[in-house]
Amino acid sequence: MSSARILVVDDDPQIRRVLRTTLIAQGYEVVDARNGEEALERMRGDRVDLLILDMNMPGMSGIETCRLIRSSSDVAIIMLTVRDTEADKVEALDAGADDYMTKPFGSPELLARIRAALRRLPQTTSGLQTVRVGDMEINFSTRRVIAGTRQVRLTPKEFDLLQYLVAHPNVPIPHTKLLQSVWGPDYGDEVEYLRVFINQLRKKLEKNPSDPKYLLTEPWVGYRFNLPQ
Amino acid sequence: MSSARILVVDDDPQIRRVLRTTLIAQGYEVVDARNGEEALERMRGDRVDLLILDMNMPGMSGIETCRLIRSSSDVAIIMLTVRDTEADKVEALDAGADDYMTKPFGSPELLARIRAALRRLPQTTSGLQTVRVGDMEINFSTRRVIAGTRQVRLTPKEFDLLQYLVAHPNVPIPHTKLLQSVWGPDYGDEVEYLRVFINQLRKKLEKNPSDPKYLLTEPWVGYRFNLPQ
DNA sequence: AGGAGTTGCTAAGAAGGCGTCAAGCTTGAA
DNA sequence: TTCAAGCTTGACGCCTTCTTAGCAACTCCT
Repeated sequence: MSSARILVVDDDPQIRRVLRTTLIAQGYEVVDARNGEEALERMRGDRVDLLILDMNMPGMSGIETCRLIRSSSDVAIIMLTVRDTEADKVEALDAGADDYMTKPFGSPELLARIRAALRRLPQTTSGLQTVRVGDMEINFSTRRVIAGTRQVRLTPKEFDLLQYLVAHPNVPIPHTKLLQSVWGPDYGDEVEYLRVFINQLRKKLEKNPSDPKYLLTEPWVGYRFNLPQ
Repeated sequence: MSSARILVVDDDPQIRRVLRTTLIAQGYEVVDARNGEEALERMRGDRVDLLILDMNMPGMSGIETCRLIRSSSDVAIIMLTVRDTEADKVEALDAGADDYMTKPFGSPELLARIRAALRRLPQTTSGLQTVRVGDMEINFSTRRVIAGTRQVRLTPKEFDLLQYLVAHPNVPIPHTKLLQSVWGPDYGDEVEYLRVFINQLRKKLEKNPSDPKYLLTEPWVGYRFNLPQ
């Protein structure tokens, strides 16, 4: 399960560096941009769950950037500024920002505001909920998978197994590891379970179950989820 | 579409009065409470879209109140305090508040933060008096439902359950979430309740209770309210 | 080539989720 | 105090899912 992606937008390289290390230490994925134009570009390319946006930047202002992004996205936005006037705050919030912080600020507060903002994200936009893999779309909240064009309903164990494999793509996972992760720490020898369930998953997910594209056998080791580049 | 309802919780009658007039002037509906206990009671009775919650109150603290309400509701919460320490802010935000303001504050900023918080609310809950779904008409203020041609009387729990499901249409709601939202934060394992009440709702609302159109089971997950189209 | 171990596949029995009903219990109004 | 409405609890049957067993196909080793 991947973590939230945060886009940091600030023209000051030192602030970008500090934020990056702070956020990565918390387990977030971090992308950054030096100005509004770069930010828009990043938004088009990558999935982004939250934006930390400096108000005062050369070129397109933070407010403009915010308004533009908000007009086409539900991403969470926290604005930063050195100025602490009420008019600024009102302007930022009305431009679509979810929150507003004045520099300097302590990282505990920033992190708390980030947690609060991410909590509010609609489930559909937050990248935590669905993952696209090849021609499959895996939805973690409904525990359903769209394989090719059709909806597939997986049983709890089937889904847990798939989820674990997808979380570690292109790496052979030993039988024991899979069993312990999906069935619990007391399991590890019951390789029969894996044979049955991998078989079911292939029948439900693979176009040609006898020549699997994703759920590959690693003989004498375990199974591997193949993520085509 | 009626306006948003805001619940103001503060022990200081003067602050309640000031907030009330400010908010009403903006076209919001205002309810108030003097302490955490009263707030919980109001939340049970009325629809509330946003909570303005003082941190420092006699009896149950603002933080406790916030945590309790958040555990069973998606309402927007803005916390107020006279203290401006970082620890306080972090505590408030992690207790489930969406935003935090230190007194004294100007009303433009408060209003901007209210607009920002309301913008984030799921559209369905904010302000709708009645919802028409297929051949059903659900009235949230009278707590009555018209299914087909006839008035249906729902019990309090039945209505609460329906209301929560309708407020999150087309999304599977886990058993635990439903139980905590309808029965309270101490519930979560009592899946039998759901079986019984969903069954009752289907008998009262669905044309063909054994082949439901609206109240669908999401096997191994929970239930989903199906809003056609 | 033959045996031992591994994997793919199928199907039957066991376990558990869900729908349904009805009887006890609680609570508040008369 | 009594009564009725509504909530809680238990029982039962149906159905899905998990576990288990069996066999064929295959690989590795001698």
